[in-house]
Amino acid sequence: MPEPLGEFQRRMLEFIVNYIRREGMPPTNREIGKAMKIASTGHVDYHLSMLEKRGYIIREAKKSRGIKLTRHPWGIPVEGTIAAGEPIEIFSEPDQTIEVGHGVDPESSFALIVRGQSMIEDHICDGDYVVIKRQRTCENGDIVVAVHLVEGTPGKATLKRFFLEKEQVRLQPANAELEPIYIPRDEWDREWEIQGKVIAIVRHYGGPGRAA
Amino acid sequence: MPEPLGEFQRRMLEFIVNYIRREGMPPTNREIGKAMKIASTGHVDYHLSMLEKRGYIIREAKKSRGIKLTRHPWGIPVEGTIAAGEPIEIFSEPDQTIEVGHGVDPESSFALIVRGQSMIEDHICDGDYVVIKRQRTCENGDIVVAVHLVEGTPGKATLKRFFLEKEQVRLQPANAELEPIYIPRDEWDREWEIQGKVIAIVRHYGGPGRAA
DNA sequence: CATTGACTCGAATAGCCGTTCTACTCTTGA
DNA sequence: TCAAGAGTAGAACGGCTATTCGAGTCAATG
Repeated sequence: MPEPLGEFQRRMLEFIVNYIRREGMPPTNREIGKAMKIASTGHVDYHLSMLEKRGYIIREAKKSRGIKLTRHPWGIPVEGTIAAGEPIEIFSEPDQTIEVGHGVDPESSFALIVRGQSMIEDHICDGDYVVIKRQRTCENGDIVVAVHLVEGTPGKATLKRFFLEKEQVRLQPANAELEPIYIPRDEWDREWEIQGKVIAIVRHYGGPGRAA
Repeated sequence: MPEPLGEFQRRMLEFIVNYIRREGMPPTNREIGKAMKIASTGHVDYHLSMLEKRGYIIREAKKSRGIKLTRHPWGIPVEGTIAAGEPIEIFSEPDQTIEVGHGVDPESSFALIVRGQSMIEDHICDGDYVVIKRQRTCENGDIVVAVHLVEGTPGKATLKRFFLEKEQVRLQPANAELEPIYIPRDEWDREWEIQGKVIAIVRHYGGPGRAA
């Protein structure tokens, strides 16, 4: 999608990216000018408008440091824990987030903390974070968050591999000691819901946890 | 380390964190005032100085949007791939980074892409990213990047669990099919070097990759 | 009551910021 | 040669920003 860039503007974009990474905020036009040895702020503005026209950045007019990268890292909320052998409820972990880059859309993604060994053969361990992309459908073999809707409760969720078979849906744990759940098609349609599929996992060794 | 915060200042800090997450830059004092229904910018400045004094933020005087979080997410560079059965060289993957929050210091951390199945029993798979904290020492049982220094080459690195035994160092793969490497103490001291230990792993399912 | 500390407002100030305008130099190509 | 386009400098302008100051409120404490 992005048009190729000249050498100079490529270096300028690189400076902006590094500045944001280093300082936690975008640079001002004058700071860019100083770093790129450009004397005129109007000149910087000119190059920024080029970068914007070509889709590398988005600018907010008149705002100081009003430069955004079109692809940039974001945090997504951790919405609770999920099991395991027995389905348990997703409960909210207020304020906790994990950082994932990779173009994960924070609007349509969230994370859960895995409890138990039910996905151990897929190398998803107790304590891992799983990053879920919200979607109501999935393909065979996807690892999904499936929710059993029971009236009067918020629903019980489980993390399993999804397989659509002739007469039924099979929710397959990745642990030889655990049995898959078989659900007839009509019951599936009526009482179950896909909440999303796993697109990434994050595991921490030793460390205390995560930042806010 | 951080002193506890009053309700109001806690909400103010939360707003700042969310603003940065949402907008990619810190808010101005006026924007904070508007969001917190504070009429006076001097008033905002007062609360910010409280947050700074208590160690939650750092401010750069006179700079617009000059607020930094003391713990904030960063990207760390991906420096290459690492094996596996056979030690291979770390080669640079220019420009690639992954995002990790959790207070990982980007100055002292980097990431590698795992190739092969040598750590599979620790549930570290082919294609996973391992996040390495640079350090020259480690404790028994740590998963480390160990480099065998051979003259005239940049060194060959391997990913193993480290065990210091009576007369030797044991570098233990997590795969029953692979033999550990045993290194006499004097050879270890002379020819080997710890480059860092694994503090996190990140795995992506399906998706194409990551953003710059 | 008097004092202290935390919090709030309104106003003022000096400087920073994004943007625009004019003018100039190259290079490319018709 | 002429025109067009990209790149550069300098200056100016109006708005935005962080900071400071003086004054005031309120609750807790002595």
